[in-house]
Amino acid sequence: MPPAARERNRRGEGERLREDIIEAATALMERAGCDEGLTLRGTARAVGVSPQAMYLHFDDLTTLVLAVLGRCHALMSSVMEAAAAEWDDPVERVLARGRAYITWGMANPGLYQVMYEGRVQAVHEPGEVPPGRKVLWAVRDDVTAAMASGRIPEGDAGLIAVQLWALVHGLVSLRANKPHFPWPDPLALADAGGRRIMGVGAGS
Amino acid sequence: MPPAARERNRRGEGERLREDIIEAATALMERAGCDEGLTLRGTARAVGVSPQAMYLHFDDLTTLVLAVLGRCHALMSSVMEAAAAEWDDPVERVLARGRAYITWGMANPGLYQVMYEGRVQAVHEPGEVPPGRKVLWAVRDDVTAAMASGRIPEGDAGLIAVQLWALVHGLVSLRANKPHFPWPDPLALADAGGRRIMGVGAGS
DNA sequence: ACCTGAACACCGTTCAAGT
DNA sequence: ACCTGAACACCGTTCAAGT
Repeated sequence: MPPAARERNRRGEGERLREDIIEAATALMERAGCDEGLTLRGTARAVGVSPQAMYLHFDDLTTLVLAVLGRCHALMSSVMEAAAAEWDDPVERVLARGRAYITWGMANPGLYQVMYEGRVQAVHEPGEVPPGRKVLWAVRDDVTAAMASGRIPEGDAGLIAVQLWALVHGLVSLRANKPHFPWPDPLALADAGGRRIMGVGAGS
Repeated sequence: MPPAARERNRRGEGERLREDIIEAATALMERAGCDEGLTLRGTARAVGVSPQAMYLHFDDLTTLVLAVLGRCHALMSSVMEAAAAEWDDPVERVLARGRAYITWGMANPGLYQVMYEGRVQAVHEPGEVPPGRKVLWAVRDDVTAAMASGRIPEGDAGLIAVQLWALVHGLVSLRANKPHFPWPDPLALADAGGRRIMGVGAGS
């Protein structure tokens, strides 16, 4: 098919092309299911512009991927925090975040793969705290609160938060990459595993 | 550099080229750290043969990757079972397999990525049980034995085995893909998480 | 039986040029 | 200020041919 020609932007409208590029790249990345799916030339075709025009807004393919990833991480984190906000009990807040993590990852397997399994690494300023880190800290704080109230046994809340992260990432990642395995319901699995890691119901 | 020319094989020595190709492909896959690192042409150059010669032994790039993956899965599984064989206690056998899994994954990040995060899916005959599945079953059986002896609380051993798999895969995968995060010792993390998931030390 | 030369359609990226 | 034409060195894959 001939590339849908795009009418030339006027002065000051260069920003619009940048937005269009990010949007098209996100769609391509999600559809293809991996960073392999995202090509500079393919994105240019989708936007209706020459491959070289990409370099007016992005230094290279990596920079474009980073722009897409920034949006994804912010979005995913906000979804997780929104899920946590519906509960008062710190244990339920932690489990709700885990379910939101898995739900988002399963709904966006292509983007998730680039976010958590791709070679493009998000780079942050020295003082900047990435959104994912904030969520991890929130989990750690909720675990600490649950310990303080005697809801779960004492332990190292930071280590538990990392174990919970590994569990949910492991479930999303394995499910996506080993589709032939007879997976049990990942949400139930994450809830059960999360409770076990936190020690919910373990004899005090 | 000029491709190191390889002397032509005699009749019946075509098998040797096949072996050389798989070996070179494994090295390239490990060095590059991802399937992206493995190119048909690059492997051909490393072996000292023309790109077209690859098609004498492999239908396409995917088939070559599958040949490498078959060896990797068999090797990793045998390492895990060897680690388990050093213990009598079923709980310790499970934890030993987890440590072996993580140790292998961290020692071979490039191969691990292709095995568990790549788009190339290993295909098995209807009746064939892949080596990784056998290890998972062995874990499930050890968990069952630990329950039967009262070492850990009762529960669904199959679900616990999957949770343990997700935990160790999650640790290896996240560690490889988020190198900027201040990771605690993954072996200690896997041991602690594994004990919690199995309910070791939980009040009976 | 074993392997290569030449070609095709892709890719990221660069440089000079056009409006 | 905004964008493209033409080119370079890569890639997987195919087809016809060489020893």
